Amino acid sequence: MRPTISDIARIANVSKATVSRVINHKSQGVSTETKERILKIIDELGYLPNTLARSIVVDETKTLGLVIPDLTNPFFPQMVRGIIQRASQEGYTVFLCDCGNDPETEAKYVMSLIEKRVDGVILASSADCKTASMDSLKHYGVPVVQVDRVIGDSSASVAIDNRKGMFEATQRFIQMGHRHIAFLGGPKGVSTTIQRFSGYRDALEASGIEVNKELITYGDFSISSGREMMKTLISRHPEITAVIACCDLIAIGAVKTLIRHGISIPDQCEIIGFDGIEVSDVFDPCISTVRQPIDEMAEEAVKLLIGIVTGTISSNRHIIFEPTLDLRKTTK
Amino acid sequence: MRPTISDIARIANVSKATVSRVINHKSQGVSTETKERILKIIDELGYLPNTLARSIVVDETKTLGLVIPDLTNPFFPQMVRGIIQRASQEGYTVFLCDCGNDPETEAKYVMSLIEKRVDGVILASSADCKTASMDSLKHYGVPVVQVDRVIGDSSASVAIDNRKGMFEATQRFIQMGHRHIAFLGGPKGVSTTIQRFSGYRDALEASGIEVNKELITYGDFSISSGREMMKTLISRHPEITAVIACCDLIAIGAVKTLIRHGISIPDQCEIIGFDGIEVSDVFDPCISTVRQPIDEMAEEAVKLLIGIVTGTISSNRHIIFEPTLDLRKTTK
DNA sequence: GACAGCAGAGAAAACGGTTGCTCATGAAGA
DNA sequence: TCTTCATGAGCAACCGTTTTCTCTGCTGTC
Repeated sequence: MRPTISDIARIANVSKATVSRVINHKSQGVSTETKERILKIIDELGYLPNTLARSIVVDETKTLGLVIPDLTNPFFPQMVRGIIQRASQEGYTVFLCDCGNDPETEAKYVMSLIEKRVDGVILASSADCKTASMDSLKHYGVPVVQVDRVIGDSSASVAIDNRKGMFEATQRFIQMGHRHIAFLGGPKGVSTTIQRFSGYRDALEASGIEVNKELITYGDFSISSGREMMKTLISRHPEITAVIACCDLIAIGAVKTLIRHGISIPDQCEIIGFDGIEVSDVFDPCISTVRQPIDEMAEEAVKLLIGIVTGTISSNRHIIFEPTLDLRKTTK
Repeated sequence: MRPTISDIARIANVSKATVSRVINHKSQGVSTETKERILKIIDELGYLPNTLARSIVVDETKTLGLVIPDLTNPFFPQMVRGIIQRASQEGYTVFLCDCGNDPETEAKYVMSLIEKRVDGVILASSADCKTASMDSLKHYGVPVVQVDRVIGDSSASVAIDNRKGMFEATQRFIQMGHRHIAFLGGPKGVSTTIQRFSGYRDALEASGIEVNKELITYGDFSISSGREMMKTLISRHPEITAVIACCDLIAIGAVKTLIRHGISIPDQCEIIGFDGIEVSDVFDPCISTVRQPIDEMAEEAVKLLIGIVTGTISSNRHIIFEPTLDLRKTTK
């Protein structure tokens, strides 16, 4: 059996209160010698305070929940890594939940996080416009910052300027003379898809180019989806000479399809992805992309959440990062 | 303030004990009508039992720790995903720790997991032969299963037959007539590197081919490392016609270097990686690889750990999976 | 010499649950 | 009618902490 604070107290011939003070570095009111004595015993017995018992009284678990749609998209591991790292620096441990893109699973996970009394949650929702998770979190008063995908504006959030990123990418294509620019979207309802689409649309409209619905498709954030979307699009609309993809994976899938169809990149067709994940560097040809500063965003999300938890930041602050257009081998 | 069990009891005009019985489905000893009444109140108030308080008395947190070296290598996200999914099915939530390949960070993480009273830990250690983490876990009696990388045999483990996988890969090269086969290793001390190397060595020796130290290098499990290792090797030993890489990322890096040197693959040089991660499918050319059944391994690791936690499985069971040689575009 | 003030430490009440034990009640069996 | 027993429910102790309040001496000041 692991020793408890009472054991330490008994052996050191002091009260639990004194031991507690020593443990928590609130040593005012404890003489140096008793302190030393207690520390020695703690060390000898390998005593570890029971954080559960502690949490229950101080009403704080030093634990965060991180809820993401899908670890399979390399964007998220990178984000997760940054978040965990920063959280740990701040003394927090994080529960990771991978929802497999399913909003119901997400809702279940969130409930279990609330039951586990996490101090806060970082959420990249799998849901579209409305989400049971956000309702639960709000109802139980759990601090939350939405990341990447943002639903409503009632919670804090950290995101990229999706519209601007896609606007610039599309604008670039227009400047290069393209007139038939395809849009390969993620899931239709997801906020990132919607915002990125609006950048695409706005750029076209700003140049007086008609938005052709025929060139717009939706799928999900995966290579195979990119493949499929590109396949149907290119067979029906061989006039396409440029492609805006909603993420790098989609772009990779699209490139593969194009190459298979004997279309050379970037000569006959240019393509720009989104995210700037590592695979997009490695893939041949190197994917041109709208890059997100993933690490900084991760860091900022944690700082923001902890700020909210500790009450130093208001709970509806929105942080928007600037995307950078990174042109490589799939553009001229 | 969230309602507590006492609130429910007071409102329902029963004792805490009765409410507790209802919550825990130990309804023998509770009449149907009081049960219904209590459930109704619980529902109306949105009462959620405080799992911390519960854990402290039943001495069980329904929480697992998952410690990995680096989420950046796509092998791990896939593993993590499988583990989280399965754990969740079994009613467990998991703390994820990414150690950034640093054994000291790992040791810290493990200590904090122990403090948080996880029921068990799944560990893919960043360390070489000895690890502070394992010592701590053992000392505090926390059930653990090592996964992927296995140090010592004192704990349960789930792993692939590394030696066999590399033996077969090397054997294949030998059969194809190669005599100058390079070995691109991961970190020198890591168990997977060591075991995979022994497969390579044994295959050579079994065929009476001299093991040439000049063709053996070590680095880490990354694309850039693969690049570097291949670069130095190929400049010194242009006679190399086949390469055994310790993981797919290394293989990808190596392929990139070879292509840059104008060496065609697989015609002038064949290469086989290890793991069978998704990028290796996507990369062009598609990497031939020794495939691990990652999802099954993840599942098995969780089942094993929970078995140990609940006492139905002995704590030193070792599970070894069979690798499959998946030959694609980097081999003839 | 009286007294204020402070440092060091303990007692005990929380925190929100679980659980062993006891007890009252009413039905069944002799 | 009396005993037995099962059922439904409460009491209170306990899990391992923190924290407020109180108490005891001792030091320093006037």
